[in-house]
Amino acid sequence: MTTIKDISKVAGVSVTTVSRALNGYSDVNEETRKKILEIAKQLNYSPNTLARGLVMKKSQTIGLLVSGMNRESVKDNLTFQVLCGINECVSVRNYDLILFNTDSTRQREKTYTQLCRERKVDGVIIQGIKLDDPYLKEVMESDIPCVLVDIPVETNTVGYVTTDNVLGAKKAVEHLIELGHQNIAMVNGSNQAFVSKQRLKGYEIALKENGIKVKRNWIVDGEFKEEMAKEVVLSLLSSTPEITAIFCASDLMAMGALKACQEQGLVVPNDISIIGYDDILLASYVTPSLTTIKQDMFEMGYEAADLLVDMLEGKAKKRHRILETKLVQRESCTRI
Amino acid sequence: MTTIKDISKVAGVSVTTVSRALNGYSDVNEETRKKILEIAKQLNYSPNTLARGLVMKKSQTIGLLVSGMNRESVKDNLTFQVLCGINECVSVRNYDLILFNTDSTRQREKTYTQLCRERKVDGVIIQGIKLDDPYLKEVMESDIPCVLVDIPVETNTVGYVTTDNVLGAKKAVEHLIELGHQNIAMVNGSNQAFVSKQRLKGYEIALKENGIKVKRNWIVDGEFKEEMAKEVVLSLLSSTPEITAIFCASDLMAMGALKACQEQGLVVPNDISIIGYDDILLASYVTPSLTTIKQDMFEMGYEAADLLVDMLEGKAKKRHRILETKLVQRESCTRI
DNA sequence: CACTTTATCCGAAACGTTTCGGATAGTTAA
DNA sequence: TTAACTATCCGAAACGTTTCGGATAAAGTG
Repeated sequence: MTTIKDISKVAGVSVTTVSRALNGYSDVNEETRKKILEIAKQLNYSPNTLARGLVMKKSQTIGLLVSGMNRESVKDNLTFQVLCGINECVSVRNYDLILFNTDSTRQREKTYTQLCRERKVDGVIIQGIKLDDPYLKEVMESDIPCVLVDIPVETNTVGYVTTDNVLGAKKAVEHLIELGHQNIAMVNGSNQAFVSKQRLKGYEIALKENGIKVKRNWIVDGEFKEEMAKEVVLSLLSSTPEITAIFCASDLMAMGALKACQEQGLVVPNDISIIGYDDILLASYVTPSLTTIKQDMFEMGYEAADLLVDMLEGKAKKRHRILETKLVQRESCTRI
Repeated sequence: MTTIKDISKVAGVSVTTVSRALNGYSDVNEETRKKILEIAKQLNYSPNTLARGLVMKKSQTIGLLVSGMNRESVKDNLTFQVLCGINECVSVRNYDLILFNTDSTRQREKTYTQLCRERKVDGVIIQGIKLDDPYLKEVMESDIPCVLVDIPVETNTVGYVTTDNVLGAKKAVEHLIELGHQNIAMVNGSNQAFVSKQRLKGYEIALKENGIKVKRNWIVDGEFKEEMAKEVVLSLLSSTPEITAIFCASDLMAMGALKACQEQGLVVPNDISIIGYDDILLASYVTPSLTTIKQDMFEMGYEAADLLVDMLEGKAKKRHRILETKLVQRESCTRI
């Protein structure tokens, strides 16, 4: 546990000089600097980030608030992909990552601001937060730099990265329409999620632009869960058999819909077309494989981190980034 | 940013008393304690963990070294599951998690000990490290408390959690033997991974105990990759068509094997049986679904964290934990 | 009454950095 | 020659805690 002080003793200079030498200041002689560097290496010195953080009031760490890291969320590893992206960027830009779990009640005892201030994180990335989460309000009022994944809130200190969910949903529904479908239902996710509202909007726009009437009772809530989606689709199918296509706001729900159809003896895509959203790993493995709207969650994470660091270093021109989505055609949709 | 000092001023006591009041020491009057607590709440105080860590020489954080958080590793989310388990336990036991990425060359500039000491982590969990990784040697020599996932190294300060990989592999192969197979090949993973050695051992034991000769050239290396496994199985099949079953050391490789068979016009399981290892999510979604050896990675992570915290708090009786594996029968194996 | 206890409190040092405001000696410009 | 620079260094304060070793006064003990 050698400190700057140890080095200063060996080198016969003050701690000030050691500090300045190590940090590349110009007011230290090249020879002394070399000597100090050598001694530091020899003594196997590594700086104490706690002490440094204490005086500098920053810690080179980014806080990561994730929900959906529980046992159940293993099926769609969107969360993991985002995390990988963040991690990648963060280590490139020389920050460290500290993980907060917002699912745990334990951590819920602390407010958002407390959480951040205690650990002196320089900035925060938030992923998977719901619109009605009290944390969100705090985020907007706080002055801690923050980037939200998939929630478009922008203030002086908070930015976001997202895909254009309206456009994405529109693409999906337009694809169905191009295939000749007119009776298109939608399985949406929890409407406490921002993306749900957006995808619904895209669905409605696509229909309207093509002169198709939106029917309220054809829009059902699958809560982003496979099981739930299966149930609602089951009752949807029995009440309105004229439906020929279903747009699902997530692949997981699309898989639920798939099961519902199979249970009803309908074959996908011949009897009914299903299109999903996300392009999760499973999408290409289920039978029939899912046609879907792909979003690159790894990139989403990467961009989120990149944006945050830009903001921290004062070189962010704008505080949001919008990524592209892409239609991926597989086997679950067909022309009628 | 209220500090303990601010509180002391308002309360008219010394910082010592505030500190001791907040930390529940007995030598402070209940009334003053109450007053202090109230003021603290009112001033919205939260302690500075940096300052605390500096003087206490510990930080209530656990370092997490993971490899396999890159773009490619999205398919098997074993890593993610472990991470979820760790996260869950860690937040229950009131620690925070700091993430180090060992893939990045950036972080590789620092030694393991540097990484840990700089951040003053109390302990470390390491996941996905290879046997020939220089970090591993450092871990064993260092005095930083550490728990390894799936590498059985035990010293005064390091422990591990793993499954019995020999037994797991043995179960798999025995299952094949029970189904009447005698000509059983093995696709192993990189032999720089500890689990590979173990699973190979289990394979050999199972064969020997049943009087079947182990053939060296029936054991091939798929490097834990789907593509690679496909290739080696392809050449295996053409050179030794008498093989009736393949034991793969991971589900991902089993999927590669599956593809290889299909490409050769063999139908699984009728022409050839395939058994995997891990029970990843995809295992139940591929066709035919994979019979495999399940290990509960969430629990693995949870136990790793639990063990580490036990060690940190001096209440670990033993420094290793062994988890169970389970045979999961699906469609990829059949009796001959 | 002269002590020992007990209940409360506090001052100051310590943790390992960074940085502000000089200090010193040699060099340059006028 | 003298004033102004320049290059190089350093002392000390500051960051926000914890904790050791007392200090004070009231209460108990014989």
